[in-house]
Amino acid sequence: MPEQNEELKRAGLKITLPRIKILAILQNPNNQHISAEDVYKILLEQQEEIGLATVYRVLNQFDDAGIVTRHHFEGGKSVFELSHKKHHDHLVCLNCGKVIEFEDDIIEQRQEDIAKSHKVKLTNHSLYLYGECEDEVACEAYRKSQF
Amino acid sequence: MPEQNEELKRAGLKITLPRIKILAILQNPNNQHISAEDVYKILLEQQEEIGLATVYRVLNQFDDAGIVTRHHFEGGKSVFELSHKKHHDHLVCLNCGKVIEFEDDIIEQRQEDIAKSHKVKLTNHSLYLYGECEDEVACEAYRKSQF
DNA sequence: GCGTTAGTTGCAATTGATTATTAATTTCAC
DNA sequence: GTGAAATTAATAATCAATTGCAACTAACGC
Ligand SMILES: [Mn+2]
Ligand SMILES: [Mn+2]
Ligand SMILES: [Zn+2]
Ligand SMILES: [Zn+2]
Repeated sequence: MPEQNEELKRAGLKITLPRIKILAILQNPNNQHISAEDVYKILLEQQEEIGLATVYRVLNQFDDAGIVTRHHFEGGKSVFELSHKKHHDHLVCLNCGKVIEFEDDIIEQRQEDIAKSHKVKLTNHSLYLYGECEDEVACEAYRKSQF
Repeated sequence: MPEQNEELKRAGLKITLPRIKILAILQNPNNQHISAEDVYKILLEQQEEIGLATVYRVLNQFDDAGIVTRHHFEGGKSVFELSHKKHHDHLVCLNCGKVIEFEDDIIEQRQEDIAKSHKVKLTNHSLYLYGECEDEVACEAYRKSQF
């Protein structure tokens, strides 16, 4: 009856070892914005016998259930994050990979206005800012810490 | 000496038939925001014997040369557009696929401010708004026109 | 507890988009 | 015109992601 299990239950998903393990990985603060491949790598490190296909399947189910949100950062592969937080956008350093979350009411409002002015009902949006840390030392340190 | 050839020349690319044909397709106003696959389809219709791999290769060269800009709309595949216009962002109807270009100085400025406040030097960004045309009749008509 | 069954998993094969390889062809400066 | 260098077509390879399927198992009622 740990609360993770409640979360799975609410989503109509059976409580299985792969789902518990994957959810735990997503809940680790070090693993916000993580790719399916990287979830799989962590499972391997943990000696869990869980296939990559299962990781993709479970992440899709979590996405459908609203447990995670999928993002498409520059670089081809999807990354996932727990979606319990409120909406935010992302600023990514292209050197070290650090992801900074932000939220800006002015931008959000302008987006609504723009859609409305073009007679479109806005359903969602994606905004990613890319750049480089001004503090090169910290940037390099962070990059290395991500081995 | 047509001006398309000048464009290729400026980019340091030799004037070849595939590049001329592909550039011509991109210059057709009907083909803004076109995928590699769709460029290839048009070439097939034109009876050109140009391989899909060449289309990808040439589009990448055009991107490197700054002749085109690559976008990642929702749906996995890259789309390309001539980059002679000034910067703009995109509003896409998820029903009919229509792409509306817009530009908003307020959003652009906020993005700069946000990056700066997080001590990041902004290099680029991607902003896509997704929604549905309010005018359902026009939307459906447009969808059909894209067969 | 125990059986039923719908849901789940692992594995291998598959897809769809894109890139790499290589041998043949083409461009273009001389 | 010639030849070196760039480019191409064709094909194989890669990469992320998905799917088919037979074997397993969590959940529910008895
Ligand atoms: Mn986030
Ligand atoms: Mn555009
Ligand atoms: Zn950095
Ligand atoms: Zn529409």
